[in-house]
Order: sequence, then C-alpha cells, then structure tokens
Amino acid sequence: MEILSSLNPPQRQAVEQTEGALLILAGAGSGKTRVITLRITYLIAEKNVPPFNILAVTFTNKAAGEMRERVNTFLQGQKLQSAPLIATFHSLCVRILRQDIEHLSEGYTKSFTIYDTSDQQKVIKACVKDIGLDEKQLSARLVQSQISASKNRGEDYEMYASRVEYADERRAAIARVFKMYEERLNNANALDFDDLLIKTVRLLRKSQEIRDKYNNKFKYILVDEYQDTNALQFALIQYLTEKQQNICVVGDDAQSIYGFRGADIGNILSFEEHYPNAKVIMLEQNYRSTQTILDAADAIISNNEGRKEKKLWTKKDGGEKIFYYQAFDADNEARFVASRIEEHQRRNLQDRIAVLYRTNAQSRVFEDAFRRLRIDYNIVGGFSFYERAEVKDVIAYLKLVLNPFDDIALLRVINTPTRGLGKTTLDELSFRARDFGVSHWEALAIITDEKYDQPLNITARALEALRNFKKVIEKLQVKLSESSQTNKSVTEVVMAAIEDTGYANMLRSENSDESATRLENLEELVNAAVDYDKQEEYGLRDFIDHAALSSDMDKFDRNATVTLMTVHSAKGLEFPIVFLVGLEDGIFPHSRSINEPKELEEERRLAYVAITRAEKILYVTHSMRRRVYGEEMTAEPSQFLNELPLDLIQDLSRGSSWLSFARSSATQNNKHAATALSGETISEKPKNLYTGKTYNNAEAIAEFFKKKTDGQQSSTGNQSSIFASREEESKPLSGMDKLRALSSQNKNPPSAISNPNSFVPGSHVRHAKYGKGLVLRREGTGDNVKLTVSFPGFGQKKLIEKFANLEKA
DNA sequence: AAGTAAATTTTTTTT
DNA sequence: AAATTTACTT
Repeated sequence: MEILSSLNPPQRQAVEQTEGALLILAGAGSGKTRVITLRITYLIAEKNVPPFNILAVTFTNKAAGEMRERVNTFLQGQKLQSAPLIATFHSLCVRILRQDIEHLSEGYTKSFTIYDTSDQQKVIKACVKDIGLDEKQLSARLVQSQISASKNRGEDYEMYASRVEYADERRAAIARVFKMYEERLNNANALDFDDLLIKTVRLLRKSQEIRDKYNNKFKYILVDEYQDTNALQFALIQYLTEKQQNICVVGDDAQSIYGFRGADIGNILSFEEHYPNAKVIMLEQNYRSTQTILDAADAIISNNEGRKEKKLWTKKDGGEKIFYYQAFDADNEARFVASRIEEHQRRNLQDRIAVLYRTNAQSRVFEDAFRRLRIDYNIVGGFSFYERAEVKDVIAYLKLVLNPFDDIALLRVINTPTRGLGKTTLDELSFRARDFGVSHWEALAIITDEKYDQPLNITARALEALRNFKKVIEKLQVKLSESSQTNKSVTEVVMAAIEDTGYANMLRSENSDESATRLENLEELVNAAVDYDKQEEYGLRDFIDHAALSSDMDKFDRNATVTLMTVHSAKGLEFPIVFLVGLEDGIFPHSRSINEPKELEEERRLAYVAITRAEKILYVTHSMRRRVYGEEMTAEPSQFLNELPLDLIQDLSRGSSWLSFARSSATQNNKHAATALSGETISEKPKNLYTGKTYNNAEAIAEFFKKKTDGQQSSTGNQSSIFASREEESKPLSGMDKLRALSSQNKNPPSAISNPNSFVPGSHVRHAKYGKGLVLRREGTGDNVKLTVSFPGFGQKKLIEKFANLEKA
C-alpha cells in the first residue's frame, strides 16, 4: 500500500503490526485517527481479512462515523462483501443484546426498551415515593448517579447494599431504591445505559457458546480512546478477545477526562500486565499545533502526578503567542471573543474557529454576542434534537408500540394530547399495576375489560378515556405490522404516531409560535425516518435505538466556521483557532472538583485537551465577574492560567489585568526578566484605555477611573485594585448600605478596621507564598478562625488565620 | 381536569 | 436568568 509511505516509522509500525496485542500511546495530534483507519484498511486490503471479522469500538457516534467515512475513502474502488463493524460500546451492546438477550434468562426479550437518564429518574422518583420517603431528602438525581456509579464499578444492588454501613440510613435507603429500580426496569423490559454493558458482559460470561460466536466473528478488535474505558468496558473487551488476542488499543492517558463516568485510567496504564506479550508504540510527533501551543499544554499537564512520561514535539516553529484577555464580566468576555472572530474572519474565512467552555451553561452569552455581530455559529450540546419534548413524546408512542410494558413511555403519552385523564385516574392505574404486579399497560387492559367488576376509584368517563387510549395504541400496532412489509415502514409508523394519536392536531389548535416550532421539529423527525427507510434493512426498532443512543455531538458539522461546545465534546477535534473561555477558579477547574486532588488532576487533563485542540492560534480568557444562579459573583483567575509560562502569553486586556500583576510579581524574583516583560505591558496599557474606540470603551474608562479614585494604588503600577471594593468610603452611604455595614461589623466583632490582624470576607490579604488574595469565608472564633481565601492563579485555600501570617493588602 | 400564577431549583462533564 | 415543579383558580 503506497499510502503507508506517508507515515512516520512508529505510525507505520502501528499499522503493520496486525497480530497480537498492541498498545498505541498516541499523544494529542499525533495522527491517531489516521493510523487506526489505515490499520483497518491495511487489514482488509493487504492482509485479506474479511471486513466482518473486524470490530472497531469508539465512545461516540461521531468518532465511529468519522472512522467509517475515512475507511470508505481509503477503500474506494474495492468491492467488498461486507463492512467492518465500527460501533460505539453502547451500540455494539445493543446489537448483541437484540440478538441474544433471551439467553440470559432474566426475563428480558428482544424488544427491550432503552431508558435514558431522565427515564431513569422518573422510575427512581416513583420508587422513592412508594417507599414513603421524602423526595427532598433523597433526590432522584443523587440516587441515579449513585446507582450508575455503582453499576459502572460492576456491582449489582446486593453488592451495593453489602457495602452500606448500618448506621448510614441514607445509603441504606438508596440500596432499597436500587433494588426496586432494578425490578421495575425488569418488569418494563427496559435497560438503562449502564445495563446495556452489564447485560452484555453477563451474557458473555454466562454462555460459552455466545462467547465463541463473537470471538469467531470479531477476529481483529480495535478500541479507540482506551483511557476512557471503565471496568465494564474492560470486561467486555476481555471476553471478546478471549480466543485470539488480536487487540489493538489506542489512547492517551493525558486525555482521560471521563473519570466521572467510571473510566479507569489504570486500564491503559496496566495494559501490558493484562496482555503480557503486548507491544507498545508511542506516537509523539505532533502534526497539529505550533510549538508554543504544545509548550503551553505541556506546562499545564506536567503539574499532574502519575502519568506516562511523554513529550510531544513538532517540526512547526513557535508560531503566534497565546493571546490572553481579562474581561470585566461574562458579557464583555463574549463581546471580546465575537469581535476577535470578526477580525479573523475579515482576514481569512478558511480557518475554522472553536469556542470551548467548561459547562454548557456558559454558551448563552456567546450565542447572544455572535447574533449581535451576525456571526454564523454552530452549537454542540445543550438540548439535543431527541431531547425535545415533542420528539420524546412521539418516540414514546413508538416505544410503547414496540414494548407495551414500557411504563415510562405509557405514562408520558397517556394524556398527551389531553384525553381527560387526570392525576386521580392515573394514580389509581399505577396502584392497580402495583397491586396486580403487572405493567401499566396490562393493568389498563384488565380494568377496562367489560367483565371487570371490582370496585374502582375511576369515573365512567375516565374509564372510557382509558379504553380510547388503548385503541390508539392498538391501531398503531396494527399500522406497524401492516407496514413492516413496505419499504417506507418507519416513515409510515412515525407519521401515524404524529397524526393518528391527535398529537399534531393538539399542536395545530394551539396555534402559537412555539407550537409551530414544535410541528417543524416533528417534520424533522419524519425526515429522519425517511432517511432511515432509504437505508433499507433497518426497521423502526433501529430507528428508536438510534434516537436513544445518539447524542448532540453527532450533529457536529466539521465544515462549520465557528463552533461552540464544551471541552469534553471537543475531544478528538482540531481547529486552527481556539478560544478557551471562562478560565476562572470554580468554573475551570470546576468548583465540584477543586477540593479533590484526583478530580483536580482530571480538570487539568481537560485543560490539556482544550489547549491541544488548537492548531495555530489559542486564546485564553477569563472574566472578573460572573453570574452564578442569576447572582453576580466575583470570579478569580483559574489556577491553570498560573501554570502557563508567562513568556508565551500576549496580553490583550484593556486596563490592568491579572496577568500584568502576575508578571510584576515574577519581577520581584527575577529583575532581569522583569524589565523586559513589564516594560512591554505597562507601556501598552494606558494607551488602550484612552484611545480604544470600541464597544466597551465606556466601560474601560469607568474601570480606569474606579481605580484612580481608589487612591490606594502603589506607584509601581501594581494593578491589584480590580479586586477592591472601597467605593463605599468615598460615596455617601444609603440607609441600606449603612445597615449592611453595621450588621457585618456586629457579626465579626474584631473587624478589619479595629483589629489589623483579622480579615473579613471581601477584604484583601497577602500571603507569603500565594501573594494577594480575596477572603471569601470566615469561620470559627479566636484562635480557630478559618479563612477561605481565593488566590488568583492558585485557587481557593483554607487557612488558619493564626498560622497563615496574612497581611492586609 | 386544565390552565395559569407562584415558588422552587438549577450547573459539571456524556453514552 | 431560566426552567421546572407546585399551588391555586376556574
């Protein structure tokens, strides 16, 4: 294969080493996808391996799709009898289970339903309620995450319960709910995401026959993003490679960012122990980024312990510096990004741009700013198409048709559109279902039967409504069996679920803008069905499975010029220009991870992933203020910013920034470096403040004057005063302000004013090691006073006031 | 029972 | 600030 000559030696070896176990440690941008796809191609074209003997597993549909596409391109012109199976872990499991789940003898049938997270929570909510517990004490959310975490460790509810210490009532309650939850899913013939893996592993463990079947089928197995595999996925791979160990895994421990989903970095770190004859190939040449970007990424990740040492290198030269911007607030940050994008696009429209943030909630301000400047953008994440209520409703009808035991689907649509069924009736139905020990659908059939003569807490009218609903579903079932012969079966049934159920009419009669959008979304669903029918061989079953397992990532348009997404979603992608935004303490690293060293390391890997997405230009931004839950909060720069080498950064901030402060601090330790650096920044700043003729100039000037009136600034240009909140002293106090001032003094008797050695929340302090910081919280009294202080660049620290040796700043 | 107003909660990250 | 849940009215 001549194309192989375009590979570097380790890449080429990774392609040609087809037999046995192989671990490819592929650094960011090292041509990993190219190697995997060529490897598949090589197996087929050179080694004459029948395509159906090849299995490639990925985590996302997007990655699978891309791989499929690339392999097809490489194999163009070749006539193949079959295609290699390129699937996600979950879709692979669905495939296996749809064929063989009945061998498990756990009561599941091939027409099982898949429950997504919100379905799970509904079941859990009902369980918590039926157990007689207060929903507020035991939120469905918490229980769901506990159950999922437990399942991903490979436990069942008995193992979970056995780990419960008898004193812990809450955990004991969760264990009870866990048990009930499992029973109800079983009754509903439903599997959650985790079950897909669990049941498959259990099936393979149980049956030698089935294990053989898949071992014989998949002779060559590839696993992408191996660092993200959890215990279950590991077990699955173990079983599938039992016979021939032609297993190739690709990954990068530095990019392991799914610990929260049970991913075990140990799987990749100890691959050689699991497969003693394994070969290891390192791909360290980076083809993506400039040296500057790689240096920045390396500087960040080297703060982590416990990783495989590797150093990326590139033939590219230094390239642009990393651009830095400190914003006043989130809106200002978004406007900055928008105006820079506009500038880039004026110069060059080819360069794709990504705006990466830690949480989906951050996207909104950017969307607004982009709309204002009429910048076309593409957003990944948030609510996916299949998560929209109307789409879920119609899908619920279809799920119910395929699996009438699906209680969640039934309850979702039984009164949508309204059929005159209220809470009382539905509660009675649920009660009967529990009482008889059957599904809601069966209970409904029993109590609506003419011959049923037991007393019921249901009016005649409601009973008629139930019969009516039953007829609607039965008609859909007939439609499904009738149309299964035609080649438009999916479309027909989907349309029936929209029209014949009265759903479309409900929306039409609403006649609002919103209902019009919903109708459009349903049309979109019909379009998806039409596409599905074109691919033949796949029926309604697969269509629904697809809807259940597809995520928003799948709609990522690789040709879009501007894309907004979370850092997690960006993994595996690359962009000439990247904006990494919201680099603030509590956002990135996220507040939930900040106190746990392990989780903080994962955040750092996440930052590493973010930085290494950039090919040519990287921006890092943060804001001084941000709204959290609708409340304005001060935000401190991320500690990750502090881990970037200062000489790689160019400051684009208006006014004095945290960066210039950090630089002048560095100055004190190293006078020589200092003059070079601070000379540049100080001369730049006032110019920007006075002459900048942009949208936020007024704000910039206001910010500047705020500093001037501050009066406390040192003459050396120490820019720390952004944190200051001393305006009250120069302004007349309002009545409310006076009250607040009084009460805060009373709460903390030795106030900062009366006692120079103690510090109240909001005051600024200086620490010998961490420098200047903002006091966030004060707890305890006397010698036991504990302070929570946020130090820009170092994060939040808890300090004992007595020992911390803090100074007023 | 259904629609509206008020109260409450929400934000990690994803298959 | 927005979305979801609950409480209240008709």
